[in-house]
Amino acid sequence: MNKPIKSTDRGDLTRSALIKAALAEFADKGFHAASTRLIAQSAQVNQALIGYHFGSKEGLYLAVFTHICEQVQRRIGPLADQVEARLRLLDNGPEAREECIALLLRLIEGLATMLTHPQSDPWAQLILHEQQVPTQAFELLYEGYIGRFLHLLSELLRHIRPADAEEQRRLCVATILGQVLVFRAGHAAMLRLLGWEQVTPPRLEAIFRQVRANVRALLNSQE
Amino acid sequence: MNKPIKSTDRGDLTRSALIKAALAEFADKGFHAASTRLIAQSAQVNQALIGYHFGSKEGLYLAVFTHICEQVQRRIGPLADQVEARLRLLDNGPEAREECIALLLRLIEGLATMLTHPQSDPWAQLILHEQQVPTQAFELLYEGYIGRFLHLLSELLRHIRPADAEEQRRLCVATILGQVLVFRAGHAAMLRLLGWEQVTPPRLEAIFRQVRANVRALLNSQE
DNA sequence: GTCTATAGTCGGATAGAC
DNA sequence: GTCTATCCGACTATAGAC
Repeated sequence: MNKPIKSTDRGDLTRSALIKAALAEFADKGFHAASTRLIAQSAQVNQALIGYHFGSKEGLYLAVFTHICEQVQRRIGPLADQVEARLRLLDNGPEAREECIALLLRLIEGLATMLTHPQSDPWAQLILHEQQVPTQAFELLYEGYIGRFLHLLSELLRHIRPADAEEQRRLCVATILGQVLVFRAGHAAMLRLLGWEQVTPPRLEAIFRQVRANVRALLNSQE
Repeated sequence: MNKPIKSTDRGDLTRSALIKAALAEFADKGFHAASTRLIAQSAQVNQALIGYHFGSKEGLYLAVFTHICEQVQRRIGPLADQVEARLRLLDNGPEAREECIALLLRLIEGLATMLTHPQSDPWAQLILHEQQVPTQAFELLYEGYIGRFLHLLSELLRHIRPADAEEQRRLCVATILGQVLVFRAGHAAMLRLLGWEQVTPPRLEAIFRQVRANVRALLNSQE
């Protein structure tokens, strides 16, 4: 009756503690090498509870990806909602085109912010692995937010470059995405190239400037 | 005396068989989860020989990265040599600038060809992991070819955009690199976005066209 | 929902014969 | 340089008490 909406039952606490600990452990060592013993110990929870709550180690692995999707949605979800809403109202006029470019840049900058944030370290490790060797977890990611994000970028490009072929627009999405993804996928090499120890806010702003200039240049180039 | 230059001693055969098998196994499961028993079995070699030839599992892991560096050098080394030789002779004239752009595009296309080739599947897995959690193996990679490649691109950009600040040029290198790296780092997502099952030669050519157009546009943009 | 205890399996390393 | 045999530690999953 008076049960609060945000449930804090013991079981839920156990589940979330296990997911949080599992995220770090899976990211650090990979699925096979991660130890359910250490995960349970790190979560200060009994090891047998993994079987009870998630069925198996694999069930826990998938739960971690669902958690990642929730966290990512919390960060870029509202922005994606705005973009979707604007897209439904826009016509193809020249000022609409400018707005689409601005929206695309905001999405890309939101992504860059997320990718360079230390909190995404463990996420990146898991997601990059799924990109190379997709399992069921990749489906969770794609359904969860990757597909939506790519679709939004493609739709924006449809307004920005209506004359291009569909495949060309998608290749354009890929190359724009790559310009920020590189700071995650090639993390160690980029830090060394730039002589950085980490990505600070002013450095992130420098990345923004470069990407903005690049994207505007390539979107406005003639075929 | 008559010993051939290309040694095919039993020991060398054992070493290379182990490295080849270990590459696949480490890439597939990660360092911790890979099994020396399975590696030895796959190489049709006794498991105890890993300890004899490489000291330990970790020694074998590092040997795999040395092998990756050799293979990559075999593919882009000659091209890198050419670029280095030309760089030493170039002045800063306008036709030198055009040549530098052409050389940069050739390097990037060589990289894209390598990254989209199925043979680089296991390499990519290992290298991407080292980017996120660098170990001693990352040093091998950076000394082996990554550093040289990044340096070449930076030098080319110095000729192409001499007015830019050094950091800006390096950010530019990063974003250009990202445009091809994305097809490896975001492999599964890109294939789905493009509706491809794999990257065939004509599709690789389409990627080239997109990247060429992008790079020319952003290199020629005014600040 | 939580816990202890354990069964059953597989891991890396290595000693010592050849 | 190669092999067999083995030590010993770590792992997941689960049965069963509370």
